[in-house]
Amino acid sequence: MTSPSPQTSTTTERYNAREAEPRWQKIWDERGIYRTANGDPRPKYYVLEMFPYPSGRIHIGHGRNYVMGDVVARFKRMKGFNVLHPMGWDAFGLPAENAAIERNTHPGKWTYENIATMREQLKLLGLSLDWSREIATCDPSYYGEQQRIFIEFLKAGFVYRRESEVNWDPVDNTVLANEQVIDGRGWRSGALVERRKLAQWFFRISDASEELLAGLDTLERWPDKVRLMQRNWIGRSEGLHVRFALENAAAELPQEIKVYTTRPDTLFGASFLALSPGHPLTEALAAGDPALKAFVEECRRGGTSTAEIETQEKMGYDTGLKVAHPLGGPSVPVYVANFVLMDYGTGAIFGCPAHDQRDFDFATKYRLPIVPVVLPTGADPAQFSVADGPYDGDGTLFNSQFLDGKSVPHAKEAVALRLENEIRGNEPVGERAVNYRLRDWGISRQRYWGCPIPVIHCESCGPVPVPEDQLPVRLPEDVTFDQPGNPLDRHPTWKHVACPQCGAPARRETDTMDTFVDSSWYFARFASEPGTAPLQKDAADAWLAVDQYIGGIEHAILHLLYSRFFIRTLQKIGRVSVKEPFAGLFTQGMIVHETYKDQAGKWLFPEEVEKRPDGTAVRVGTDEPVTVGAPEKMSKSKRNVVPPEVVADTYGVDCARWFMLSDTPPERDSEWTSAGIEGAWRFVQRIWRLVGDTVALAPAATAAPADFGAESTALRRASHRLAANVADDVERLRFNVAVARVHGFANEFGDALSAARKAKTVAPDLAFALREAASILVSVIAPMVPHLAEECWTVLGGAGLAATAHWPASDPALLVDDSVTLPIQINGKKRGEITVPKAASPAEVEQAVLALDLIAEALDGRAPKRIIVVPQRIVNVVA
RNA sequence: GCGGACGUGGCGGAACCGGUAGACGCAGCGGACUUAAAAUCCGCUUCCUUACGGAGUGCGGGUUCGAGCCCCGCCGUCCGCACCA
Repeated sequence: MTSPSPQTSTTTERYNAREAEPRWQKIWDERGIYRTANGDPRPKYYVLEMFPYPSGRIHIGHGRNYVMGDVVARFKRMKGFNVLHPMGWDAFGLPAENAAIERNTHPGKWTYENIATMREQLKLLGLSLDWSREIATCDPSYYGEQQRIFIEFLKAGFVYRRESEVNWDPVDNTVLANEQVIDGRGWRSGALVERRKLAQWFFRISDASEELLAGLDTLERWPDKVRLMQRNWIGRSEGLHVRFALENAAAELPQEIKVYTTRPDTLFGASFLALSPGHPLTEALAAGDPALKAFVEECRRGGTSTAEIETQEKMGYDTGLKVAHPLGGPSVPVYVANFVLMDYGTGAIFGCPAHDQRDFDFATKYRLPIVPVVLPTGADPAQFSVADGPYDGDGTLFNSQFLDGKSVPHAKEAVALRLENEIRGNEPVGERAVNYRLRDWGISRQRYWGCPIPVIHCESCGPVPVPEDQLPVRLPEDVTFDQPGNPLDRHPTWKHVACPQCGAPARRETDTMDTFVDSSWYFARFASEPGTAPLQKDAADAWLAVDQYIGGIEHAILHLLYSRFFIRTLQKIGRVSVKEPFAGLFTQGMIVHETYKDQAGKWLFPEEVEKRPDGTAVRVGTDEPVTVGAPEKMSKSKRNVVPPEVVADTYGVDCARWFMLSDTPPERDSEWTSAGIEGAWRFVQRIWRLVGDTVALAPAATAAPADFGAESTALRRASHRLAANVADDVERLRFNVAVARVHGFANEFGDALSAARKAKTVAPDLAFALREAASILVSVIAPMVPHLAEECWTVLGGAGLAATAHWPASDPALLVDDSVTLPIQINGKKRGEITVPKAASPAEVEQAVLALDLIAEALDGRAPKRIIVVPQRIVNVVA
C-alpha cells in the first residue's frame, strides 16, 4: 500500500509524534504514574484485558482490546479511581513445544524471548499498564502456587482421578490434542488415531453446574449473548430416571438397566433400549461375545472430538437381551449403539422412534417398530403418520393407555407420579432427575510445557500429594524434544522419588495441567503486590471482582466458565471471598484487513502492494497485477498484518489508537485501511492546530470573568456538554460515538476560533472560553490519544501531566438550554420548526404553533382534529 | 436441525424511553489559497424531480397522532451449539 510519510515533513508547526511519543512514555515511566499501590483510600477500579499467549510478535490487530482497556483505565484514573491495570503472559502451552522441536531450542527460552519482544511492542502502544505486576504463568512462583491450590482442591474433594479417553497416535506413541488430529489422523505421523483410556485428573465442575447457571443471573454487566452461550453449555434438563428390568439376563449380570429420559410421556412408543459402547453392561457382555467386542472396538475407532463422533453413521448391535416395559407395554430389545454417550445421563436410553430423529434413524435402519404416541393438536389420529420423519412438537397422547388424551406436560407428570410410587427392590422404579450437559473438566495433559501436577504415585499408598515444603515441583530444564512423547516421562531421574508417606520408591505424576488452569486465577495474582505471595486473600478481596474484563468472544465459554468455577472453588476453601471473578465483561471485535495474492497465488504483505487510482492493485514498482481478497482476520499465514512499529514510525501510535476507536462499534470487526489511518493522522494534526490557534489568540490563562457574552456562552455550552457526553460514552464503552462527538466539537471549536481570528480583538470572556474549550478538549481526548494530549497540555500551560489530571467537571447550568427548538409535524410529517422557552407549558406551545402561518395554510380554515405536544420533543398537528 | 444477533446513503456507521432519519468519519465533486503541488480552509454529497414536491431504514402487513425502533409473516447475512436421550 502506498503510504505517505507524514513524519518526514520538517514543517515545524506539525505535531511530531515520532519525537513526542517516546519522550512522554519515558516521563510516565520515570514518574511511575501507572504503578498502583494497594491500600489506597480512593475507590478501586480493576480493568483487565485477557492476557496474551506469547506467540512471537504482535500485529496491530492484537492492539485493539489493549487500547480499549487502556482508554477505560485512563478515564477511570481521571475520574478519581485507584486503577489496577496489569499485564502478564499465558506462557505455557503446546506451541512452545512445537517450536522447540522445529528449532531445536528449549520451550522456556523460546517463550521468554517472545515475551521480551512482545513486551516492547506493547510498550510502544503507550498503554498505562503497571508493569511492576507483570507475571508469566511459566514462572515457578506462579505455577508453584497453582500446585498448592491443586492440592487444596484435592484434599477438599474438588479433584479426582479416573480413566478417560484420549487421542492416541500409534506411530508416534503419543497423545494428541484434538487440534492435532486432522481427518482422523495424527498431524505429524499421518497414522489413524485411536481412542485409548488413560487415568487422568478431573476438576468436579459438573457438581457446580447449578450454581454456575444461577450465578449467570447476577452478571448484569455481561453480554446477554455470552450468558446465553454459557447457559446452553451447562445445558440443564429435567427428566426421569427409569429402571428397566431385564427379562433374560444371565444370573451373573445386572438385572436391570437405568435410563435417563426427558420424554417419559413417550414411553408407550418405546421400541428399543440402547447402551453406550462404554456402558458397564456392554463391557460385561462383550467379555463373552467376540462379535460385540469387535463392534465396540469399531465404535472406538476415530478421534475423540465431538465433530468426529457426531458425523458417524448410526450403528447398533443386538445383544439378544430384552427388558420389560415399566408401564406394562410390550418388552423391547436391548442394543448397543454408537450414538449413545457414556458421559451423559446414565449411558443408556430408551428409543422412541416416532418422536426423536436419532431414534427414528436407528429404528429405520434396524427395522424396529415406529409407534406414534403424541398427536399434534388438531390432527386426525387416523391420518397422522410419522413415516416421513419423527414429530417432536407438542400435542395430545394417544396409543398410550392411561395417558391417552393428556397433554405432553400432563403425561410427563402422570408417568413420573406412577413410577415414583412403584417400588421394586426397595427403590422406586422412576425418579425425577435434573441433568446437565456440562462434564467434569479433565486437566491432565501428557506434555512438558505446563504446570506439573504435584502428585506422587506410590504402589502401596496410591496417589499422594507432594508435601508443602517440596513445592513447587519444578520442570526439569534438561529435556530433549528429539523424540515423540512426554519428555517428563522419559527423563532419566526426574520422576523417580520416594513416597512422601511410606518412603518406598515411587513415581512422580508426569502429566501437566491444562493451560486453562493457569488462566483461571491470574487476575487474582495481579491483586497482590510484586514480591509477595502469589495469592493473598486481603489483596484479592480488595481488588476482585475485575470491574471491566475485555477480550475476544472466542473465550465466551471455556476460559470464562473455568475461571468462574475456579474462583467459586477458591472461595469455598477460604482463599478468596468473591464468588464471581468478572463483574463486567466486554467482548471486542477483531481487526480485519484485505488479503493480497500475486499471480502465482502467493500471499503478499500490504507494503508489497500498490493501489492504482483506477482501482486495480499491482506489486510495488511493477505492473504485476495483484488479486485483492476480502478483509479477513489479520494473520501471519495470510500476511495481511500491519506491525505496530511501522504504524508508530509513520503516523505515531496515537493515530493507530484513534483509528482503532473510530467508526466501528467496538464489539464488531473493524477493517484496517490506509484511508482510515490517514484520517486519524489528519485529526491528530487538527487538534494540534486548534490548540496552537487557541494559544495564539489567547496567550495567557486568565481568571473567569463575571459575565459571558452570547458567543462565549455558546462555546462553553458545547465544551461542557462534550465533557459530560464523552464521559458517558466511555463509561458505556461506546468509543466510536465518543470519537464522533469529539469530531463534532472540533468543528464547532474551529468555527469559534476562525470567528475570533476575524474579529479585531478577543474579549476577555471569549479568551477564557477559548482556553477552557481547548483544555476540555485535551482532557477529553487524553484517554484515547495520551501522547498528543500531554504535548497539548504543555502548550496550554496545564499543571502536572494530562495523564494525572482530573476529568473536567461540567457546570450543570451550561448543560441545560433555556429555550428549545421543536420540530412541527402535520399528520406525522415534518413541516417546520418552532423555538419556545424551555419552561413553556404544552398549552402555550400549542398556542404558539397554531399562530404560525404554515399551520393556518395547512388547516385552511378548519379546526385541527388533534394536537399532540410532547414537551422538549415534538409537536404533531393532526389536520 | 436448535438457539441468537443483525439488515439504515458509494463505504464505516449515528439516531437516548416510539418523536426532526442519515450525526461524525471515509470516499467523491466544486471552490479558495498557491507560480505549481502538498497541506489547509469553505461548500455540496440518500434517491427521484428543472422546480414545486414526492419517496425512503431488507420485503409484505399491523398497532399508533407519529415506527429504523413495537407486533405478525417472509427474505437475506453472520455467529454459536449440536447424536445431550
